Amino acid sequence: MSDSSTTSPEREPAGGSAPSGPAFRYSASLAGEIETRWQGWWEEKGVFVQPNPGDPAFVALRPKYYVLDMFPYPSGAGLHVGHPEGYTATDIVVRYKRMKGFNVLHPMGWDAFGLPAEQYAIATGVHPEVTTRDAINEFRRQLKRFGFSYDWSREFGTIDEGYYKWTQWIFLRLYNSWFDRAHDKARPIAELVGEFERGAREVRLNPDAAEYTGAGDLPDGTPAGPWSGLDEETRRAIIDSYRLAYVALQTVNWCPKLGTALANEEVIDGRSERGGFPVLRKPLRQWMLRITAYADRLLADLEGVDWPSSTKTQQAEWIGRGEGAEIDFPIVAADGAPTGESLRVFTTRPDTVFGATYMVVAPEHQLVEAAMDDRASGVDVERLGRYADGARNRTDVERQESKEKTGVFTGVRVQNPATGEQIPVWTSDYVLMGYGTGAIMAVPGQDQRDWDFAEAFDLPIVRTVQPPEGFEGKAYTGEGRAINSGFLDGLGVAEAKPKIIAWLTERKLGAPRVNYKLRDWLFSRQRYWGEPFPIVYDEHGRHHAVGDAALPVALPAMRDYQPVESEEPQPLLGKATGWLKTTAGEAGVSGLDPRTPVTRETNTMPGWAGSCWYYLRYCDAGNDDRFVGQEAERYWMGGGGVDLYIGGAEHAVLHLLYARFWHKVLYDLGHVSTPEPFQKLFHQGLITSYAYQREDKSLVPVDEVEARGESDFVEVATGRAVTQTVAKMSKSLKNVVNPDEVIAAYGADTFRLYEMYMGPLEASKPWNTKDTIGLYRFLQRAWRLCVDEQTGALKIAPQASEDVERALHKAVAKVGEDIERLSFNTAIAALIEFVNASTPAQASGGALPAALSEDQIDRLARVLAPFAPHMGEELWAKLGRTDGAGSIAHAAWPGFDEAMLASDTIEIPVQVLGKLRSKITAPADADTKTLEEMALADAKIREWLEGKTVRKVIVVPGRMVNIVAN
RNA sequence: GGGCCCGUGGCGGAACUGGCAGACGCGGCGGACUUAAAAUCCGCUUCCCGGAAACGGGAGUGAGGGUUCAAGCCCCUCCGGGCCCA
Repeated sequence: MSDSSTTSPEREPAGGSAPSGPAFRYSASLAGEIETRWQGWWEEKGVFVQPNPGDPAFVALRPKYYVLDMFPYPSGAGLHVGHPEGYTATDIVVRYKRMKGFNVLHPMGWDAFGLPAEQYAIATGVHPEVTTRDAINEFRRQLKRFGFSYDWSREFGTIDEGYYKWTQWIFLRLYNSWFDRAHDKARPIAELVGEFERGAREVRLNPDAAEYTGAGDLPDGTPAGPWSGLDEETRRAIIDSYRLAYVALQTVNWCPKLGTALANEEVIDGRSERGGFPVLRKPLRQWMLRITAYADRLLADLEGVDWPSSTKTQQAEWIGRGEGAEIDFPIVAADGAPTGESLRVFTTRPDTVFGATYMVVAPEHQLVEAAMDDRASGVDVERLGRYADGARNRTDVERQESKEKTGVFTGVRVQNPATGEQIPVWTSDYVLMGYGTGAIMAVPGQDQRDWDFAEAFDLPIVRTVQPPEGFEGKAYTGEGRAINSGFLDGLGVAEAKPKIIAWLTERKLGAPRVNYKLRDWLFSRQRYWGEPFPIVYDEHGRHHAVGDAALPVALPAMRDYQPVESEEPQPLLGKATGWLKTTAGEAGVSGLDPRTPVTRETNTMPGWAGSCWYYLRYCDAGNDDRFVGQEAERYWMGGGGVDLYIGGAEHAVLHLLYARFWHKVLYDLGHVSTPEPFQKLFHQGLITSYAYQREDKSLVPVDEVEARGESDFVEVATGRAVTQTVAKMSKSLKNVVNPDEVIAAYGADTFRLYEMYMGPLEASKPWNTKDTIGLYRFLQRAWRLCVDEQTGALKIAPQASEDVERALHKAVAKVGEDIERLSFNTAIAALIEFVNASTPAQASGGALPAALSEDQIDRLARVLAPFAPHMGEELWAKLGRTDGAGSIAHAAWPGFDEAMLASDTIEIPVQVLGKLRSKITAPADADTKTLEEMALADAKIREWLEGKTVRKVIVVPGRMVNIVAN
């Protein structure tokens, strides 16, 4: 430790920086000077570098606390005021926990692969790496200017080769694993093969891989005989059907003009949102991740995490577990004789099977194709074909949205197993291939979509659940007694379900079945700016894993990112010819002759890949040998994972679900120590902005509005009155706030305080720049309370006043409590109250006398430090406490004395019939009897009670007295 | 259409477990300092009635109803707004 005077950059009283006023008034320029000086010192001294277990400076005795921010996507626009909201909140918690004696992990990095950078590159020809690195540098500069206490030594971007090397490594773990139903966990593929070889497992295609289509001639689910008797191709097909990362044909939205597949949200009325080009539905070979294997665990483990209930609900609904039954409807020939084949459906309402008056299959269903081959049925084959083709080219969302029901009769008839009646099979695009079996039994009496369809095509409707009296709707989906349902009649829904399932199971017409809405994760993108797959193909088109030792498969530098306009999808990486073709030896593929020519996978991973495990990498960001060191992972992720994770609610489903899925796979394979990654999750609210609304509800840009009086606003151009409202910040409304400007005007400490003071962290709230002045004034008052504005020296009172001491204990208690429950607005209010209360009355223009003792200034600096760290550090330095690397950030959080919180006497409100009538001053510990006597003796109360009889007196000691009298 | 959340002064919000509604900040009004302005400081500021004032009385947390000695908080119905799903 060295002498403070030489190592602390505390400013010598030089003065002269402020344009007017005292040299050491807390002005924007003084704040800026203090802030940048300490930021430089923190960085130079490595104040926020947190050692890992095993490092010399690591203190093993301390408990750990891992606080994570959702890392930002660095866009060229820089930070907006929404970013620092969550980051300030976590920084307050982190600084508080550090002072409470925790080892704190608080890292930051960059979610840097993604579409915007690539599209910018297409438009400008500038390489995404260049624009992304620039954006990262700008983001980092801005974040440092806020004084956030990140351990920047752990920083990385998802685009760093040293990071995505391990993203690829994790992909290979998925590729080389399968899900063992019996043990409900992932295991290495080698163990599966071992079981096949030993005869310990029946050799056949993965029965859970219903979507699997690459199995050649092997019929689904048929045992293939002993492993030793199988040829190489068959073995491959079987193994591939088990992998957690597998290739399958998936229908995607293909835009030939843009040369890329589009997400459903990017397609509007069959055209691309960007450019308005036609979009086709096209089956493509895609990498898929078998997240469906984890559906049950992803659902069940939500129980154990401390997350907002709305987020848990959204995840549960996304997984969409539905209990019901699979039912087989026997297909009958034209003469009514059974053909031996049947149509299988999944339903969550098997109890309504007596009301199934027709069937509907998705246009992609194989039954439609079969029906078109069967000319004998007399159905209009041309029309059927046209309908199926048309439906294929619409997205699932469009198909479900359309109000008008369309459809065609397939000519096929089946028998309702419950009623024995023959019912027609239709095809319609409101039934999706992706859910259940791609076929439904239509029960118009109990399903509104079925009802609409039945009305449109004049199909019979039978109610099988008795609607309540006075029910005027069409389909009735609620609870009720079964009717028209044979042996089920009279039963409620809950009783009817198991009964019909048992009945169907017994007759081998169906079976109980759990179904999920969750689909496997489509993991391929035809883009450039993403992680390459560690996969190559041989000349037969068979995929092979790149060996771990050959990772990373680096993204090749390219000059040309223009998409290839084509009917056939051609991923951009196909243009990197030098990279594309290689040999098995160079690619590190084992099991092939090293000279074998191979072609690299040209798809890239989706934007979600990098964010699926970044929280693990922070634990040990510099590790070149493992994705995360075992000791570091156990320490930081111990006790249930990340201790506090703050980020936007827009990631409630996808990011959080995908990350949980990868985490569970890594857990099953023994690479991480907890089943869940994030113990406590919190969503910060959206920061909105004021906007102005015309009478017709259209919005007017902020700069076209003028204030007339307190709350009257007028559109300048028309002179018409507009009303103030709240809207998302947007360029078009010109109501975007740039944090740099606010910092320039008031300093980072004021910015931090204002954003935390706006309201509850979880609430969305409007930014109002003129409110920032209040927090600036607060800092000025706090500063003036402690520092002489003329000399910059501390003003130290020779002895502490009792009142100030009590107020300080109260503030310390309240601030600590409020930080623990993330209630920062009230914590700041408590700080303001303390400063106001302890500031002596000041004659105008006169200097403020010293009011706080040295020790009180010290404690004030420490409780202020998490919120306004620069001022905290400056005061601490003036006290001579900051020295060496001994920042206030590592000072102990001040304690408080419970006895100092309560005063000896308190005011107790006295009510008569619930209305406040008087107040009595009583000892704080006065008991019920004393308070009752005092209240009844009070002069005002006696007046109120005149002529009345006291019926009852309710006393809550320390709180209030209520007298019931009439 | 379904689910979740929210309606408190001119504005942002506080009231944590049913116990003094409006903490704290902005804005506004009045005053001090100043040649003046800004900045700063002091006081007042939910609304209505009475009062010169001190103060007293009444109403009041989107609307209506209920439970309770007591409701911003719990229950029911409705209205308005937001978010998510469809």
